[in-house]
Amino acid sequence: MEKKRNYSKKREAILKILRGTTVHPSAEWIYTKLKPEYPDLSLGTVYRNLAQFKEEGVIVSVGHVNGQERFDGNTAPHSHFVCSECGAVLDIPGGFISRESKEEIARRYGLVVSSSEVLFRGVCDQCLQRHKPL
Amino acid sequence: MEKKRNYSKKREAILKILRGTTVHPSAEWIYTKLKPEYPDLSLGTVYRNLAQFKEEGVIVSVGHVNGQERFDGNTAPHSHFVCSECGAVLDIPGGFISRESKEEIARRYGLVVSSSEVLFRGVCDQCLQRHKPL
DNA sequence: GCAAGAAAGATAATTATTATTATTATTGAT
DNA sequence: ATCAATAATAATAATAATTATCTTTCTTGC
Repeated sequence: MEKKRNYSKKREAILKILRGTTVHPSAEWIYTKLKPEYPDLSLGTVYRNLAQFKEEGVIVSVGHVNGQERFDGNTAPHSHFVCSECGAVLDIPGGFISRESKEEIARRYGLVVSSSEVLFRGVCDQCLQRHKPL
Repeated sequence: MEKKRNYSKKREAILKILRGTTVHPSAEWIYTKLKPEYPDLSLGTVYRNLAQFKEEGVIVSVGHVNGQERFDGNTAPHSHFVCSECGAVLDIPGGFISRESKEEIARRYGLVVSSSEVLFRGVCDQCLQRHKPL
């Protein structure tokens, strides 16, 4: 009987779930989502791997919502919308900031711009629905 | 001998310091900055007032840097640059996102956009200097 | 001046995140 | 295959930022 290999399986699972979802999850969300399939998963592993992925640039942070950091496995240029009511983070196509703008800023202020992000805030469609039920 | 009034003096001081600085301070920064002049100031008061100001929309959050939330007393439309090395937050003039873009997004996705913000990341001029000393 | 309400101080409690330590898995050489 | 060295993980303790609580102190209107 062959012993099931375990090594880095979890690491891969964390990355896979980040790439397969559009909810821009928190560490805890990933943990509870993965826990059933990996009963011996620990929250520290999720945090540790998220930190590494972020460091390596394979995932990106979307910022904090309700006190916890949210991540995005999609590193292609796009923007985000945060619902101030339910905390949902939605993708908005379009980077909005041109390379020229970034270069201009870098030149003018004598600094190096490595990335830019655009964040919209407001109330999402679902929360709007909920307000006017009929 | 007249008793020094104390009431809301601190609240005003917190707002004043937020409006008078360009460092986009954290709660702790404000606290240590104000402590000498207000020796009986407590950190809780800073947090409480920041939360209120944010709620009222008189200040705005710039997001978390190195684990702590940073605030901006300038609510006029402009953008920010965060140095990933020293954590400095700099103002960048320009809102970058037009009203039309926001309306377009609101229409297309059926949501309400109340604000937008642009964040640049990179290395600031001072940190660049430090790298090549001569 | 005094009662009612608001703000603040002090401190305890939460909560997200990070560090530590012991265990287990993996790899590569023998 | 075995064994030493390395790396990842689980479990848990520790930090650090933020929030809540509770008592005291101001303030305001009568």
